[in-house]
Amino acid sequence: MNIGEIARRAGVSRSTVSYVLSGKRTVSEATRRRIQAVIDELDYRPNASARALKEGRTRTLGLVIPPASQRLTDMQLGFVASVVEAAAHADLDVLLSPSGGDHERSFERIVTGRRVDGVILMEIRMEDDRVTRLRQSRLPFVTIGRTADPEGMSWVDIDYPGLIARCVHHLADLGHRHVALVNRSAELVAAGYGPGHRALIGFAAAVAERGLTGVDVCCGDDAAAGEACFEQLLAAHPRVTAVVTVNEAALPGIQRALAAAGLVVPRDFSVTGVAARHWAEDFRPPLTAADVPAAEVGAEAVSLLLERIAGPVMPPRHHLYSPPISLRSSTGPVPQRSPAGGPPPTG
Amino acid sequence: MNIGEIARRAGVSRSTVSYVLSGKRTVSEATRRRIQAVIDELDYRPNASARALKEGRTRTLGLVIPPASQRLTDMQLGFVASVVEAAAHADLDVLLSPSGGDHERSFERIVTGRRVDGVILMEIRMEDDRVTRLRQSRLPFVTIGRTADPEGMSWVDIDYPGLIARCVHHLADLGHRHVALVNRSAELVAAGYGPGHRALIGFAAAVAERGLTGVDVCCGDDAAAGEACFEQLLAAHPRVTAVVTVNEAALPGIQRALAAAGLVVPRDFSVTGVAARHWAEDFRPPLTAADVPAAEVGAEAVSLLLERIAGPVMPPRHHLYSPPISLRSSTGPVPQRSPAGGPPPTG
DNA sequence: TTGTACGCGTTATCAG
DNA sequence: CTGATAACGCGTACAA
Repeated sequence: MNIGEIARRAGVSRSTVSYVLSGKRTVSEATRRRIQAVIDELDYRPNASARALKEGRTRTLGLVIPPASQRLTDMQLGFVASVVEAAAHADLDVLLSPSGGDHERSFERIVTGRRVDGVILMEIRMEDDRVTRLRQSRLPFVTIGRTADPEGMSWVDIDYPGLIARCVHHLADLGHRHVALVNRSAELVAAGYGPGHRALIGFAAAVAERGLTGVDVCCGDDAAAGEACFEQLLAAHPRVTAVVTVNEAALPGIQRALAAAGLVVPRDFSVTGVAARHWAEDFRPPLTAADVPAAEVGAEAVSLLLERIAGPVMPPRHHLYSPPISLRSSTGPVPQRSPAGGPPPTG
Repeated sequence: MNIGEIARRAGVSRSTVSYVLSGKRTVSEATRRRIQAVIDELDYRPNASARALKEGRTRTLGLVIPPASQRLTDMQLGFVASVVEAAAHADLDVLLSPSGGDHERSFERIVTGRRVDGVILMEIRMEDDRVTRLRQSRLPFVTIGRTADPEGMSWVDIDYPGLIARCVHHLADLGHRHVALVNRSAELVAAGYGPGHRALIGFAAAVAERGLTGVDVCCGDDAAAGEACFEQLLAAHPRVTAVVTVNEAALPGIQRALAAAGLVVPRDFSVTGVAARHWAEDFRPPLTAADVPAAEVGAEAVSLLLERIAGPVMPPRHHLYSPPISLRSSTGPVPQRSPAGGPPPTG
């Protein structure tokens, strides 16, 4: 079924049908109705490829996701979901491309094959060659996360250093002197993955500023890793009375390790950090944390991308999210005696 | 950059370039090399729209997912991930379409606009009008899950009734006489969502077969719902000594409710069901459960779809997965005394 | 309102 | 066997 067939059945030319479809020229009410009737009857819709070829745009956005092999975190899933939602809202489709792993071909198809009007990139590293690749192409793109030098690009990101600093200050205000950071996996941090890297920077800075003792550990993105890593932490650093985490998936494991050690939150130990609300609310007691606004981040990424696509006239923009820390009940004043039963921590 | 430009720079005709690209005709080594050099230098790749228009296929698969508003479950996410992975492996891209919600336009674009060569549908209901819609189009499709009457279509599904029955028999063999089913949300079950519907059927049948007392409850897909629903269950049915669940996301909540009631698993209470391995292993003690092979299901869906796309010659096929129940340690013999401290359950 | 050129790659057909 | 020409897939939009 194509536009010619519709035209034939309605007894008009193809262009007239096209104008009815697009409304870019007025068509007499009578013929418009006749054509529309045929269209409705046959449930005709223009061939997307032909339209894309002619118009020079595909009405499709590319979304580059981490390879499926590594299970996506809830936060990443939240980004994907909200990007898809926002795109659908603008009548755009989303083409998925797993990158990393052994799927470079998929990424190349997207970038060079003019399959999409623009690209949203996730899981950005401080030095990211997909970004380099995209910069040298003329394809509009937006990153969720940012590289070490994000000048001249559009991006959205979470202000990890700022949030982590706020968490540390909050703990310091409560009297904690020995605090820990539970970061993402060692591989991610080593690879220069933005949140992991910047969380560490922010933590170190805030700890120094307040004259605290800080210890940071890397931890896989799951409960089992969280439990193992937290057990070790408690054993190796008995003076630590509070933890800041950017690893939401480790929270259930942290919870178990605390319970196993007989530590009651927040009486004996304080926990805070950055996590999607859902994780924070599932913690017992509910976690005092900065809630990551995944839905807004994804929607804003789409919005910035549409801006880029619309025209390279406007300069690139960015949006750094710094959500407030929701005070729930997982932080409290430093315990009088060190949780491990040792001497009270001395300033 | 288009094929004409490449041809011009290489001093040949467009067709020759095309033949070099596709290899569908032999081209003399000299010209082939010259053309390839230009292609490499300019990093040329054919315009996907033009190629799709000419070839009549898009090298793209459509994946219809539940709307983002309702957070995808881990299992759904697993399907999406493995579908994307398998598609990338076959050099195919995946176009996402959130359906349900208010996104019918997205679904219609996919189906009618010839944007994809085939469609994979998730979250199938017993009566599903997207399936009806797809059946009457000539677009190849495969469902993950199946309708009440799946004759003549290709599908993959998990054998919920069979798995649930096995779980119930396992519990009955251990002496349990009063068992419960924790199903998916009331809305899903009411809407005829396959797994919810069939789990209930299978449960009822197995309970009847073994002469047990069964109670089933619906439960939202999250920890909080699981906790609330399980508290109620324990209060309302104190004689229940074991539970079968198809709601993996409720497991952490079930765990908490059990702990709050002072019940030790498996000494006082047995827990089993169907869940992704990841949920089962995070349960304490590790859950005796049928592990959903999400990765295989997704890959098989792609494989069946490619078969359909290749030609309507072969009859539709399906694959019903019935993974074995991994015996971990969350089930045990029925306790001597009812967990609530009442009289021992009498046969 | 209609005729037609165009966007771009593919391939059947023709010439050498 | 090698290379070139031209028609085609389908929708859009300018010129008539």
